[in-house]
Amino acid sequence: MAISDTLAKKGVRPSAQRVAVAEYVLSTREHPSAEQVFADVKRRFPQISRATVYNTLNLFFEKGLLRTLTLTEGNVVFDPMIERHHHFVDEQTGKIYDIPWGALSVRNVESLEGFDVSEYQVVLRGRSHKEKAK
Amino acid sequence: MAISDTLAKKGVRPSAQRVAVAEYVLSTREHPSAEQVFADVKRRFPQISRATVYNTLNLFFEKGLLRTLTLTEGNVVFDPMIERHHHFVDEQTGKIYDIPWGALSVRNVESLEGFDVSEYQVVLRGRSHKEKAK
DNA sequence: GTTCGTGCAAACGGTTTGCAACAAT
DNA sequence: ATTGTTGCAAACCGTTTGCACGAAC
Repeated sequence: MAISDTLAKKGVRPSAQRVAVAEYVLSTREHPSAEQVFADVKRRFPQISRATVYNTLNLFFEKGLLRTLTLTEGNVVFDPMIERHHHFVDEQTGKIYDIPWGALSVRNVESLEGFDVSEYQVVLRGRSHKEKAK
Repeated sequence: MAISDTLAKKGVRPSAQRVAVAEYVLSTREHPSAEQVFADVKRRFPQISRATVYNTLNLFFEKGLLRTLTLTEGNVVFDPMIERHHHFVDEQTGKIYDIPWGALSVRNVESLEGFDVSEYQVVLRGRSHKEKAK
């Protein structure tokens, strides 16, 4: 499906700028910050402004196209709304890795008293030995 | 043990301001923001400055007296370094609840390939039915 | 008397907002 | 014509920093 259709389906009018942002941020596995999104999009779309990128990211968030994560000290990053997954944060580099949902299992979530859980994830920290950041 | 001894033991000189901050933030279960700490301490210690509160919180963090959490949209809060626990975030109110470590169990953490996990926690979101905020 | 801690105000950085021009319907 | 979108620059807000004064050793 074309990106512009994905946007339209969520009630977002697919302007050229929004498509350019979407092309990057809805498919990446990089967990980019707003600034990184701006930098990437600007390469292909030099006249885009920072405000538009911020507004667009907020719009995508409101429309449920992406999530925001703040796993490290005040650094907000964006995560496309793909399947559920956990996160691992490399404490040296700050790099965030996706952990497949099935790699871990959490027991007793449904038996928590007084809490109606709509979603959850495990956040792990430590050192990664993977060379390639993904 | 007196608060000033706790501080001294961690290599923090127990000035009056630091003790005032510590009294609140090392014993609370409120997950306060820096601003909340400032407001609370200022009630008992009106001449304290914002800068001192921020510096003190950072110092406590460096010395391992407390943790920082950023579970909701760019709101950094402080959590005393007590036993391990998980966190539940009420999506309506933003309020953070501690979940006892033993209430959940996570399996297969040690079998993650390429990751050396030093700590982890489950972050849950949803609605809380508890009336009293803790 | 040298080091450490405090308070003030200014600086900072990431994000949001007001506004005027422009495009789409 | 009305409504939505963009770009710019200014405003904003939480946090950090530079500096001078005062306290502790």
